[in-house]
Amino acid sequence: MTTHGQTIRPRPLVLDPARNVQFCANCDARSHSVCNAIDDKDLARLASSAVQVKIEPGHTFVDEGDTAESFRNITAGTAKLFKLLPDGRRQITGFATSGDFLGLAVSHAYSFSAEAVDEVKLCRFSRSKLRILLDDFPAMEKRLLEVASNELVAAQDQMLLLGRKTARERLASFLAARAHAPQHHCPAQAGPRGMLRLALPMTRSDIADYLGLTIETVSRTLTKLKSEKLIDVPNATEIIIPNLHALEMVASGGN
Amino acid sequence: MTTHGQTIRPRPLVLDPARNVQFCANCDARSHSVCNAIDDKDLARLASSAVQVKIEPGHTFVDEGDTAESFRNITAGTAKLFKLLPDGRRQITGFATSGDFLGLAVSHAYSFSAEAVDEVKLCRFSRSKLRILLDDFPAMEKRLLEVASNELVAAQDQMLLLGRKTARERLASFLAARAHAPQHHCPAQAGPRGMLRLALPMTRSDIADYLGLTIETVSRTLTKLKSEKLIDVPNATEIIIPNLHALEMVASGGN
DNA sequence: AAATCACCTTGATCTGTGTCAAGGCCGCAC
DNA sequence: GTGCGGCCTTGACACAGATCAAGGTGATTT
Repeated sequence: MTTHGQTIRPRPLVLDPARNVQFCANCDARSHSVCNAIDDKDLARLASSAVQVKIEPGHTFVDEGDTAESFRNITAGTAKLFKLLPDGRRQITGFATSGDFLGLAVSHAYSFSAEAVDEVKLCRFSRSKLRILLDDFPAMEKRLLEVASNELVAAQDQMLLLGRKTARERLASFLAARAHAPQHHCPAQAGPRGMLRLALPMTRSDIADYLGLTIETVSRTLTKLKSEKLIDVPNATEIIIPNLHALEMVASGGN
Repeated sequence: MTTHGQTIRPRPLVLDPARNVQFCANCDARSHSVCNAIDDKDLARLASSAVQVKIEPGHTFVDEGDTAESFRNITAGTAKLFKLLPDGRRQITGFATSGDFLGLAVSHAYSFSAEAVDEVKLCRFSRSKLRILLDDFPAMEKRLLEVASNELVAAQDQMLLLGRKTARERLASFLAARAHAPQHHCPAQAGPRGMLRLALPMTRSDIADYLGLTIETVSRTLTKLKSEKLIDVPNATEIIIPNLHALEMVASGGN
């Protein structure tokens, strides 16, 4: 559907264990990721199992079909997860951000590819080290089940969107869902109260492939929503939502 | 999208504990469900936590939005899981059969509704009893994570289907996927070798709502596939696949 | 500041699938 | 057997969104 970034294997940053512990202790993602299942006192165990990696925008760091030797936990940035058809049609199944865990598949091959949207930082765990970690910290396995369950609920919502919603409803749903995750709000949160400013780090093409539409339809629909004052589009990577409730009405087909 | 079965709360069959153990021991679903994480010697524990229930075709036994007090494990029959939009548009997110576990959501409200397609038998566990069971048998929690991971993979495949495949590819994908589950094959497996006979207990309307299409498009597309000898349709509830490989080529867009 | 490039927007037209409508098939009730 | 009701098929037409095409915009390079 689009130009895809080339596959380049990122080199891990080599860090000494002591710094690793600091890294985990100060990790922005820890509070809302599976890692919060591990106590401060056991942080060294966690830290020594992980390798920190930085991925440049546009680089693919997981390839569908490859043997799944590693699991990843995103600590910064946004990645897109996608599947391709042989002729190049692409479906983005989700955007992963800080705290998201990749590679849940039990199967030994990745069922999706992943590419960095902006600069992504992540922790990589080998299959064997994660296995040991999970056996030693059952709370972490419980957290993983929670995470998987929540993703399943999100996946069902997305199926409803892809199977039954109009382009207008899809865009409204997408923006409303982003509005509910404070992570996606713009840092400079000024402006009148009740007004939300969203960051959209991905391109129109990514949004289209996530919503099962074309770039043109995404663009036209955003223009239309803007003309109806349901959103404002100060520039291509930001969206202002003056009234989230009104947008949510559109998202669920109620008008 | 269609007439939906009315909601009637099924009455549990009251069975004495001893019979319950027999029920679990002889359960067709046990071998391929989460229950196989529990040894024969602990079967009494499992059996006493479950209530067996029978649901008549067309009856809704889970309602989206209801507080999730129970979990269910299907032991016979086929159920459809679906989500509705306020105006009645419906997306079926999956068909659950023997061995499938419903209610994985961690949240306290069901994120989908469930309705029996044909006569469904299931075991119902209360939230609290399942919690205790999971705490006592960690292997069962591991199995649940496996199950959830596999469902996540299936959900991603379905997103690709709904977002990017043509009607023809959707039908081919649906039939090919069914062909891979021996559960869905017709009992009377006669006929030339390499020929698969599939049971389709659900209506065209269900298939349409599962594939994000209309009844008419499903019907027309099946007729077309039949005219191309990719399938045969002896009657509305059976499909014969003479050459699964050819159908799979169509399913992935490789025509 | 001009050129380049990637991305985005807008317009014109096309088409796959939806919608509307009519009739066929088949099992069930009487 | 006849009538009825639910489901399925087929045809004619409509339309939302895709495709094709032509600029526009803004960041980066030189």
